[in-house]
Amino acid sequence: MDEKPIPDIVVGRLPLYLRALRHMISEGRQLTSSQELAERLGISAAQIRKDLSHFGEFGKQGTGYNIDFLAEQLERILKVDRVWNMAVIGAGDIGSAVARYQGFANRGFKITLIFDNDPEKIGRRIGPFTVHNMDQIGTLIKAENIKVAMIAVPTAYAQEVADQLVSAGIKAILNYAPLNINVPSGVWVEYTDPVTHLQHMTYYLD
Amino acid sequence: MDEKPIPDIVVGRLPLYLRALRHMISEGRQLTSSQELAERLGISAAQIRKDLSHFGEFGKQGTGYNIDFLAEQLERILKVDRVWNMAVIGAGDIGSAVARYQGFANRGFKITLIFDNDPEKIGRRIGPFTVHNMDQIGTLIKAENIKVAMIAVPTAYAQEVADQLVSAGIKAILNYAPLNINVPSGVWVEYTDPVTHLQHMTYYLD
DNA sequence: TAGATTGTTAATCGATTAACAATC
DNA sequence: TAGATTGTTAATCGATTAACAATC
Repeated sequence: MDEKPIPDIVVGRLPLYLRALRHMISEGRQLTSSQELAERLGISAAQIRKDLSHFGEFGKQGTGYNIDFLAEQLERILKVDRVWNMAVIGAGDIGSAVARYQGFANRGFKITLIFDNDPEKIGRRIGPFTVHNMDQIGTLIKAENIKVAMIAVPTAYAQEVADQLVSAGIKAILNYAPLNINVPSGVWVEYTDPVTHLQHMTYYLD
Repeated sequence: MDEKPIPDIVVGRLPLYLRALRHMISEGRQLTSSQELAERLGISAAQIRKDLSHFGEFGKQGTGYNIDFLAEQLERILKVDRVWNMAVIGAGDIGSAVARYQGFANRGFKITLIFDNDPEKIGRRIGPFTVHNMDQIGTLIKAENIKVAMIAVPTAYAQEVADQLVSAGIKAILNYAPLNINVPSGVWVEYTDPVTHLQHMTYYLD
């Protein structure tokens, strides 16, 4: 009776499929195929069909996929058929850029809180947000029932901030600090570090 | 006689190993083991040993790895035992944050050029850099023999900027625009898009 | 209808893990 | 020496691909 969980590597590709589909929608397209998606994404058509088959049957033989419909299904599966409010911890260069980033809109996320511990920054505005004191993390995140946060503080403070976020009920953390952090099970962490990407590529350069 | 290429997935983990080792160095540590690295990174010790074994024998039985030595070896393998000058295209929020980011130093990278096409921005300073006109991309990148670039322009312009970078001789691109771009073989592209990470995590939330 | 494309199965391919001799 | 840990082999596990019946 055990339902096999979907492989995480499959889940990780769904946002890429969704991103490509949204782009097609912006081009006014209505139909696509596993073949076309595969070419755009640089992966195989068979893999796309296999990945999607874990979740249902979304296409029509001979025709392909209705782009709007498939995008809606992926949004539902990824739970971005709603808006997740987010907190940003750290109002330095990265935190500020994140807070002003227009790319979250219509993709399921919205920043609603930003924190720093620098008295110079607390109370200042960044875009539409007022920077809150970090000692308010627990109170405000709980009050607004926020589940998703981004860490944009100096490396040395990332673990301690992560601990506070977990205490405040955060369940998903995107960590911009170039450091692995430990969190209890049931809390998810992803990392974004430009240098690891760059070092991956330089391996292949002369 | 054909040497088997190292699996790309292995290459992609080396920067994570290096990052953990550098962190240990900053803690004043001298020795580590595959076991300890594995715990910090959340992967298996066997995998770390197997990955490293593609490149040589860096440890000592019974003792483990000399952290400085292993870090040096990984830096050599990843070709970050030198400094790669980089160009940033786009001086908006992301480009500006990237240009001010302190995290490239001592990890093998240094920004030396930043471009935008907004007359308001051209000639202005961002941190230590003067924003150049995008019509100078080819000239300046060739003149400085730059091989690595970051794209931080609006999605709609990312492909066109990528084409210009390729013409200018760029071989590695880190793309901040949430869009797949096409480049000829011999040019490497990696992507960084916070939303794909966030959507990956929300799959697992309620 | 003929052509196209899906969803799925089975085969292949590759990555991870377990185990241990070697040895520091 | 005894204990610890590597590097490597073989086994396991899982992911990708090829192929095709089903069918729009």
